[in-house]
Amino acid sequence: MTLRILLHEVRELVSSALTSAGYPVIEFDVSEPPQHAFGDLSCNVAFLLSKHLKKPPTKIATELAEAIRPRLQGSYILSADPAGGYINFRANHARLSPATLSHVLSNPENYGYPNSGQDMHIVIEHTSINPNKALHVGHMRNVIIGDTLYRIMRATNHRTTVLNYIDDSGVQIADIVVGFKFAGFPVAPPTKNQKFDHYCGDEVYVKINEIYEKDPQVAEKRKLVLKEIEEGKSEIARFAMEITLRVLQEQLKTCWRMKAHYDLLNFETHIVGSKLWSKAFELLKSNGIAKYETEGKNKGCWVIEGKEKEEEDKVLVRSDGTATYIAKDIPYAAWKLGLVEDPFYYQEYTKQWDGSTLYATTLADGSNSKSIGKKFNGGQRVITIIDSRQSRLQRIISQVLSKIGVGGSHKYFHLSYEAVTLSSDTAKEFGIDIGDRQFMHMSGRKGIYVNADYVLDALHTKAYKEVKTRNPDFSDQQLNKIADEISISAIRYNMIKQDLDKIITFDIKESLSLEGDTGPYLQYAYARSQRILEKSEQSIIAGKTDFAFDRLTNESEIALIKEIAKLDLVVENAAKSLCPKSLARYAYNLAMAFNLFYEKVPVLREQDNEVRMARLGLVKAFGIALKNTLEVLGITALDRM
RNA sequence: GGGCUCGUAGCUCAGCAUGGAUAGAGCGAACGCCUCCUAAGCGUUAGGUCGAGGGUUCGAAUCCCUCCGGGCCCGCCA
Repeated sequence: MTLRILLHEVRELVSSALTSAGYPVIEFDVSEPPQHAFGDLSCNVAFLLSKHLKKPPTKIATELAEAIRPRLQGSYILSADPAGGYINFRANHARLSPATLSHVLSNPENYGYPNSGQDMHIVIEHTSINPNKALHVGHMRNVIIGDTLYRIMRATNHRTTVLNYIDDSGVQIADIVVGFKFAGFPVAPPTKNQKFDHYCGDEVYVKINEIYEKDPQVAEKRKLVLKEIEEGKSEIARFAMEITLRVLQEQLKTCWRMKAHYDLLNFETHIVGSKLWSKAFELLKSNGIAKYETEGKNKGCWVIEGKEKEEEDKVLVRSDGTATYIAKDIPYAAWKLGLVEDPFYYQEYTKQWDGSTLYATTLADGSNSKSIGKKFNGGQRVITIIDSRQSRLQRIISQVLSKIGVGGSHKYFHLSYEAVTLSSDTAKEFGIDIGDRQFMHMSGRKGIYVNADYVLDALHTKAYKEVKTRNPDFSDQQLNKIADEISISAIRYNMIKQDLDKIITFDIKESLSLEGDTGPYLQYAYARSQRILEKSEQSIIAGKTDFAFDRLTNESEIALIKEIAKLDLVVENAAKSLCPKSLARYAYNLAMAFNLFYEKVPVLREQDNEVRMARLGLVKAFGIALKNTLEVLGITALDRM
């Protein structure tokens, strides 16, 4: 029994009342009213009808409520009352609460995870960071949005494949190779214990860009290196690949720290080498999408025509016959959707933090090839998580794919999100005064950004201290483990809680907060609930699913139960609307409902045995609901903190 | 110039898809609450012409139009 069933019941009641009262059956809304005093659920159908029928909504609501009342017998609804045009419903909590909580307690593993995905295959791409630097806070947003989405899809029983695109032949790689080969940077970081990705990004990449400005001769080397990388045979190319893989390994460590999961690494050189492009190009030509220009500024090029006059044509193939970057994106997207024959072989790349195997594309038909029986592409839905600067390009790709036929723009979806910028105070730490402005964009080239590992470390340090003051008896190992989980929860929640199309103004100090609307707040509510259970008659409640839940009549108890009952609807909606934020909001509301209950209602000190047991059952059910919610957010529920 | 996007309390943001009852949180500020299940908590107070104007509607933060302000994108670079 969850809110879903209650909503369905109210809808049925209203629908049948419409028929019996002689009204047309129209679409209407059933939702929670803004105030507790108005009841548990409320229906706006009378307003909608009054528009059609020119009849006062209050009158319609009264008639409908009268038609509904005789049907309430045996339902979970206690009363239906007209109020200012609404029909307000009161639930029979004495029946509803036991049904809800028993259901939760009997399904601790999968409560709240609906089957709405029906095993549909979803391909998600996220992270895809140039392998020449460490992750900064902007990349964290991408990783966390992507991984949360993957978890949402998994929780709604989708088949999921998570891709991470590795641009191993781009200019940014060439830049650091130039640094090592032509500007004298040692390949080993001079600072001890410095992660290789930090060294490449913070030192080599920033400094080589400074050198370019002063010395155009070094800048010239970049073209040479890029060419060698593309051709793939030379010593430089081998060296570039070695550097790429070393940086990638360090980047993955940071992603794994945040508990991100991947299934496959797609290397750009493999896409280029696979000749996928020529197949996709044929497809574009035969579908009339690619056009050869015989005059104008793009004379001699193959282009995709822009929409009407709004957009410029996009060049696909230059007049010298070489393909532009979009010639990598289009075939890759087509591969994701399964529109072209899969040219790749796959090999095990490494084991991940969660014990799963991460695969990588390869072009070599070795023993580890297709025999592994994995199919990574051919998603019924493909979601690509890239920041909003790429919206225009992603739209072109989406349009092109939908014209190829099998696709349709709804199948290829660009999940766009806004930038992470630095707050005025944080910019000051880089010695930059931004004046009246609210924020400042980060710059990898100039070294103005906050590294992901730095944030995680700072959070860890702070959390460690906090946990230690509360639990002085814990071992160092325990403290570190808990501090890890708290730091992950703080950053994951922080990056997910606000709308995707809102710029995050990252402030170091603020991001270190562990209070209020934060991840640790959620974990804290959980820890409190587990402590109650720990101190209770555990042997009696273990495995028990039926308590005298009808004895839970306190306002904060009812509110908590109602919140618990929403989970599966929230998860389903988050999947349907690709909205990870809604899950974070829910988690916060759920934790808040528990904290309120915790303040108002004693559990262990309750004298009435039956009531105390029922409350313990409620606390346990809450724990299950919150733990399952946190799991989808990638946050670990802690027993102690 | 064109396209996309944001604008709600001092600050950071929910609410807008599907219009509805007194616009909600957190941070910050002031003041309270641990002889009682973890105070990473809870409460009280202060703080709002929902960017501006117009329109649609019985009803607009929510839908439409115009304007203002911030941001991003518009290369035979990737």
